[in-house]
Amino acid sequence: MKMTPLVEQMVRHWGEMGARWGISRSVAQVHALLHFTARPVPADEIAETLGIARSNVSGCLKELQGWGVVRLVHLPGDRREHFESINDVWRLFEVLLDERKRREVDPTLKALRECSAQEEAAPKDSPETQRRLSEMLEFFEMMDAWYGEVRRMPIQSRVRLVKAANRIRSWLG
Amino acid sequence: MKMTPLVEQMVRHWGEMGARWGISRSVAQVHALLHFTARPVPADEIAETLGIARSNVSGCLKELQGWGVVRLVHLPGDRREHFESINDVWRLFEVLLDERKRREVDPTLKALRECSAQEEAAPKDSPETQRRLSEMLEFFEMMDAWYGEVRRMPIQSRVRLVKAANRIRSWLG
DNA sequence: CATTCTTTTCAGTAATTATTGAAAAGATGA
DNA sequence: TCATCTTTTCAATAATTACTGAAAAGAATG
Repeated sequence: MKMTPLVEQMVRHWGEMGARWGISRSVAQVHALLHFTARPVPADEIAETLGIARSNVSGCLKELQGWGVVRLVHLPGDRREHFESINDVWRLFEVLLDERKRREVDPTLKALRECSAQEEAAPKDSPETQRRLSEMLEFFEMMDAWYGEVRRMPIQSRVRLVKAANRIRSWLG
Repeated sequence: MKMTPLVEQMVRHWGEMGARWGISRSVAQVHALLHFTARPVPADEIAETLGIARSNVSGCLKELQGWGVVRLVHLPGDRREHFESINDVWRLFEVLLDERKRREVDPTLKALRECSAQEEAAPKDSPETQRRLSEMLEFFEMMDAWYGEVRRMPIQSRVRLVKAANRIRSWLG
């Protein structure tokens, strides 16, 4: 399949960005291809279009399906499995943020809680070290609670929340 | 220098997390050591304590200073440069978020704008592809504007904003 | 300004992570 | 059940990134 210039640019860009997002180049490229092509594509066509190994595509698709941002569809008259990207950009970034929080924030919160409990049971550090630990824990607890709140809002409310940033600003004083 | 169990745990944890944050293990460990030790430490002592090369510590400190989360101080009667972590956790994560936005969001916003302009000048893609491009651009524009708003608030307002999440939830309906 | 202590640079090496391709496993239809 | 098409697994290899250590450069002291 020949990509249009737009799709090609997006594939290239997401591939580069993927590295910075902790997503492998191939996974990011496969996602970009599916998302901007906006129709179901079979795995071998993805491999051919992106010039990467068929087996690699297979792994990328597993990962993207695992995250729930790509789904498998069957097209009548074709034995092969086709794949398409979900078309909701809010849902897409929700998945990415959830994943990041799970990998980056949750383990740290756990570690901070454990350390804090230990320190409380038997203080062994300077007051300033203790203060920094509890400040750090408090920060993570606050962010965790906030994310939980926002996460529970329906998408519509989140859109309003984001769009209303300037109003909130004056409202908070 | 012998680390207390608390500092040791934090150093180990931040080292592991660093990888997921796109920060090298050493940089993250040096930061954890300075932050939780909470007093100025000279580079050679950092190297010895963490068991990493002196030259590596030098590079890590350059990076941390470049981000503004570690600063150089001189202690009377000691020729060596000492380093300490800034003690404001909000400022610390502000720096990390700014850095992430700069590396991950800004280039994508730029690419999306360029693609969008090209497509507008000479449409070459399916209506659905065009729709996905503009939806993606709109999303990034919205987030960019929102981040700018929040970023401009004084820290105090941000704390209130985060703490008021549940109130905002009902306020938005 | 020479000695000594300290920091930085950088080429080489190590460690990690991503990708390939061949072979095995799984599925479909005659 | 066999032949064929498709997907997955996994050991080998490639690419990337992080780290070291020796040597050079820079600073402070007498």
